[in-house]
Amino acid sequence: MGKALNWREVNSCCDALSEDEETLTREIVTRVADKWTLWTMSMLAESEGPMRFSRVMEKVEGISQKSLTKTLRQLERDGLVTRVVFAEVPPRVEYSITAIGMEMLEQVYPLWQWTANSVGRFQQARANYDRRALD
Amino acid sequence: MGKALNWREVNSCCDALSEDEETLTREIVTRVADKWTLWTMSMLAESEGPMRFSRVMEKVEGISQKSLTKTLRQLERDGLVTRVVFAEVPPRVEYSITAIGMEMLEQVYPLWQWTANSVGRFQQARANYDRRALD
DNA sequence: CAGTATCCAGATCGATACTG
DNA sequence: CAGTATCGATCTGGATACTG
Repeated sequence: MGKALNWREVNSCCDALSEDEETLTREIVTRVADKWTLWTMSMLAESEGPMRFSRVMEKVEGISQKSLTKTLRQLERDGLVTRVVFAEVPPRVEYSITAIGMEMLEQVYPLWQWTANSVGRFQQARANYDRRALD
Repeated sequence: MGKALNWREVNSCCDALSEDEETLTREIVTRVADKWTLWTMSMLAESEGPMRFSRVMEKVEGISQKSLTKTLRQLERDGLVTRVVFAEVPPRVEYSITAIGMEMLEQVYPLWQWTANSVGRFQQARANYDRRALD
């Protein structure tokens, strides 16, 4: 059944958390699967410096203004990006990824890598499943 | 800005994927954030042997029959769990985690670990943000 | 026992229009 | 430029009732 993984060990690290903390942990992990969050973070991560709202919007193709605003506000609230407003006309707002944001990307990277590398196996599994459904 | 991470490298592993493959990859990663999927997998992972539907339902506290069925069917389709039906009365159906399912849990584990360990920093970030909002 | 079928409430997200 | 406000389509998930 594959390499042994002591799942109790995994749970034990979470058992130490209060209910609030567990909720927050789940919330953060959930962001990983959000349609836009990781993409937005990665655009900020690969940028040389801060990015304006409109540039992020260009880079994250297909995102609506509303969704980008929401995504960036969540990231800011959780300390994963910074938002700096300049008192100019027209307004300028600059976004940057934070150290903890980079850390988080590093954690997520292996999962994406593994999943992308395993995509053939998943396709195969689905093909088998769907074929069997024709019984 | 934290330890350097070459995010282009991350993207490069995905650029090699077709659109279909990328969609599937995203779909699988999305499961990680699903309310019940990881919990269900971990219950099967820590079980000594196969589990019946009703036992899984007991272990995954709070899940509805409908959601458990859906979760298990998705997992089965993607080859992450197996489902064996016994032709008995009353019916017996046994679920087990697969090797690839265990592999996936191993990938997800570091992310949860890191997030749980970082929960204090996230709480702090939110407290700062919410306080600042009282300007 | 292990589901399926149906209904319904809440969240999500895009499109569109408007604003300091 | 960088948003906010509003509407409507879609998705999700729980509760409930029913079945081979």
